[in-house]
Amino acid sequence: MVLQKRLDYGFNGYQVPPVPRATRSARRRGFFKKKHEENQICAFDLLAIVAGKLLLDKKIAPSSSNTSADKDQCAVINSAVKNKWQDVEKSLKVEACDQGSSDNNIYVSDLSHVHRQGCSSKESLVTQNDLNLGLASALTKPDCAERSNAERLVSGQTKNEIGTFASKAEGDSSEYREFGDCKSEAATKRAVKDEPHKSGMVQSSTVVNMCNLEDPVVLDAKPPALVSSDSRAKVPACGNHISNSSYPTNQDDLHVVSRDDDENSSGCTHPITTKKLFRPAPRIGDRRIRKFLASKCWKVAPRLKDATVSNSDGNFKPVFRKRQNCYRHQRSERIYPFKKRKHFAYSSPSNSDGGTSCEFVSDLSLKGSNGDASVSRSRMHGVKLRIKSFSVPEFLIEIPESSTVGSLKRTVMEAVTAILGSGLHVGVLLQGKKVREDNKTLRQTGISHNNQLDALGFCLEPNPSQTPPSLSPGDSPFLLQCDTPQPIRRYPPTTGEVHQDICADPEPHVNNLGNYIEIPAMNVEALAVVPAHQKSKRSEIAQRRIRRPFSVTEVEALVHAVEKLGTGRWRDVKLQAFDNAKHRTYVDLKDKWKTLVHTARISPQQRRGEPVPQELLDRVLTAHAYWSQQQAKQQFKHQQAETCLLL
DNA sequence: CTTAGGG
DNA sequence: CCCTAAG
Repeated sequence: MVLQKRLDYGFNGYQVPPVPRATRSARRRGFFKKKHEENQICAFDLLAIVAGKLLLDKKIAPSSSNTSADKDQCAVINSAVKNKWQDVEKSLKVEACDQGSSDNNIYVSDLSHVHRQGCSSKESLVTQNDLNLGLASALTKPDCAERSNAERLVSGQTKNEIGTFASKAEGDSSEYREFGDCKSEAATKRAVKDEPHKSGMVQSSTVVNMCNLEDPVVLDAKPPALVSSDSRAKVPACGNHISNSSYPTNQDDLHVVSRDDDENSSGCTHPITTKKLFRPAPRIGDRRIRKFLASKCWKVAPRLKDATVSNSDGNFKPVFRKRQNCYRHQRSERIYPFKKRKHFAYSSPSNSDGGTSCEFVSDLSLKGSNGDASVSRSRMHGVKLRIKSFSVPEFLIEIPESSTVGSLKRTVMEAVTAILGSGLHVGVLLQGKKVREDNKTLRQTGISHNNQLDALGFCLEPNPSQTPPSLSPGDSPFLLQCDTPQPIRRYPPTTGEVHQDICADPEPHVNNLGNYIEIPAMNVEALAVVPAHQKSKRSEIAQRRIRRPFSVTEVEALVHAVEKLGTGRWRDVKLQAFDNAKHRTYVDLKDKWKTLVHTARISPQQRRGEPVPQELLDRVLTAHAYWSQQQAKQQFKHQQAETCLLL
């Protein structure tokens, strides 16, 4: 029981995913059960926990950092483990490393060559941070009290740290997770190789475990700042090699070798030894993430509990993933125009942490008027707001060095436009508190010319109810216009929907413009509603992939493959003709075929984009007709068989 | 996961 | 290109 409970935690702060929600389709196929099994912790993880404790102990008492002591300790642990869990993989054990003087030279080794999770033969233990170690340690302690201690550790005062950590995983190293762990591992290994003696190297992921890395890689437990962006940019993803070998030469195969950015920056340095153990899963990782992020769950800030949720979607469990092959890591979406930073936690109801998505700095000059023309109300004051600029929420872009400056500009522009065009709205803050009552007047709220205006702020935040507008510049009224010194729009002060437009210039009625009272400029400091370092902790949401029109070459490859394989085998088409084009999924190919058929049917004048040679379009129609016929035949046969059975 | 089809 | 239902 206790054991079971302990197993709820991974050794490094990651949690073992809970039983996944049984979705309809999952249940249908018993997938749900499988998933659950998949999530079960294994002996390896146990040992990792144990080893985590070792590391912790060594951290606490560095003097004991040498190998003989380690070995003793390991021996004790191993025998204990053996005692307790005789049935589980005995071949696993904790080992002390002979080299290395730091406190990291303990790892879990797996004497059997193939680990259940596809782990490599020797897994180094990457310690994320002291907190994780603490957790692991506490969890390793034998009694329940200690365990709940650990849980308190998680939910209590260190929650924030965990949250930080979790979101860091979501944020900083999201690419890694998103595109698979191989990449991060490659990064890790490489970084360590390059500078083996430097400590505090890498760590974006948890355990070096997905690729077959032969050497134990020992990592430090320091925060991940040191290498991060560099290595991320440079380090190739694994796995280009899997592809070709799987389809033994078909001389007329037409492989599209994409020359896209991601290819240039990839190319694995580590040979993959496990080839095609499973069917490639082109979209699982990021797909899941995106699904998760795009789902309704995203409004919750990534605290520990939510990390659990993430787990169920496969994001946080590098150790536990079973069907891992590097295929997915070379997948298509390794380069987004920008990484999912568009939305941050959707405004939680609390004022203190109102989900403000964006830092806002403005210089507000407020002017009031003493004039009064309103009949039903008392005097009316105008408040003039001048907003110098908005900060765009943080986002990441990744672009190869070989790109042009122009394309960099375009990429950034695209990202910015997408952010602004995606349904943001504006929040108003006064004294750091969110003003939610849209119907209150400014004066009622306390925003007036003669009131304390030292802390009026605005923030951009996601507006879920709003459908993303198009990306045309006109749709981003705030950014594009707010820099204009002159007020852009006018709203009667009573309109209420202040948040609809930052540039609201609720000037009083024209006949009131008598005496403006200058109000001192706002304290800029107070207007920075959200400290910059907080925004990166926000959960992210999926971003639409960049549009990548098919080239004629690609179309030709597609046509060719479909001619051969038919219209119902997109996975095969992908494998055969687009295996190297990582950004093309089989769904993409299917969609492209769909549009090709459509294109072929419409008149040339109505076609857009790079013209597809008519010859190809003809072939499209031919192939489409042929395979449709085939399908119809098949169906007919099936139906006949069924009716025969019935009769 | 893959396929099919609507959006 | 996305999403989802359905194999």
